Amino acid sequence: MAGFVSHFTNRLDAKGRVSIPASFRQVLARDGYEGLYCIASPHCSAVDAGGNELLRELQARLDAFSKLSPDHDALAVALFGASETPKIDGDGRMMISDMIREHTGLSDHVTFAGLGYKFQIWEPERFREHRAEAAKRALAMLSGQAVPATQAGGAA
Amino acid sequence: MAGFVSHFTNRLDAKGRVSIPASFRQVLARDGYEGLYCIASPHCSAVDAGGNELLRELQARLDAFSKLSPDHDALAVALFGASETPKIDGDGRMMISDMIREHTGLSDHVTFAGLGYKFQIWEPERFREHRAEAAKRALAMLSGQAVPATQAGGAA
DNA sequence: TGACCTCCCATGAAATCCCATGTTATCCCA
DNA sequence: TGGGATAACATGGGATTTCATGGGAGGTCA
Repeated sequence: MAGFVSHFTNRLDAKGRVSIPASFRQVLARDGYEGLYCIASPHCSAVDAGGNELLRELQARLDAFSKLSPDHDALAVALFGASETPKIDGDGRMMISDMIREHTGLSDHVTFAGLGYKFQIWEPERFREHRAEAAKRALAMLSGQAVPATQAGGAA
Repeated sequence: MAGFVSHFTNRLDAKGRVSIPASFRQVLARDGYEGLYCIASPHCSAVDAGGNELLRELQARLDAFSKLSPDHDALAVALFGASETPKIDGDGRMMISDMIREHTGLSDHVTFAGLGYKFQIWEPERFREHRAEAAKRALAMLSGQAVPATQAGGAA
């Protein structure tokens, strides 16, 4: 399977659960990670989610610093402090925590967007805007004009 | 499992006990260490805690110096002198010692922050400030340093 | 004897498990 | 190729378990 592809919007139920799209669950199962690794994206109001492959990427960044050093601690707090590992229940659903709710601003519907090696959790309307913006940028990039990334808040 | 991840704030009861977050207890159990190893952090007002993996890191520090050397002794005193090994009771709680109380400044609530191979014990308000600071630093660190070999935009 | 620590049980809230249902996509056979 | 049978999936809700927390009883050490 080609990683996390396409996007889906599911309903958040009264207990705070959402179904993870079946195709995403298959990718996770294949990756071998039981459960889910989630981390608030520093660039946008989405939460990155995935399995071992996402975890490996973060780990690689941490490994650049010596353990017990202040730098390592700071980075670890920033990364793991903004992370969670929700369980996936027998029906393929996850709980939406307060952290996810606050960071994404979502309320009753959740959009899952595949990014290949990981996927993102969005509030549906914000995702629509984000996607439109990303499409513009992609077009510019593909036609050769690089669009400089805005470092802070903006849609990327 | 991904080590100690996320952060939790629990209440300190009248007897000076706090529940260690269940997910942290699972990591400790998996690590095979009975109880907990705690050491005052030298660079912030938190206490580092963990099991064998943390202990191994500290040991590695010591091993850099020849035993019998004054440096080794000095480091050993500094490390082990600032350490404790609290027990974990049948309900997954630990006692907060005076050393922890004084070093962290905590009173009635305790924040546990995961850092992967270890976790930290904080006074909740101080942790919030520390985390905000760490997030800023992390952004600078990640954008400044070359990130080792994860194919950023591409692979599926 | 009194302060302190362990071990044990009670409780309410929240998370998890398990089963039911409607809807949509997929399959199979004429 | 049409259309009914079947399977997959998202969703709802009740039952059960886990978890954090409070407090009591017995033990120990000075």
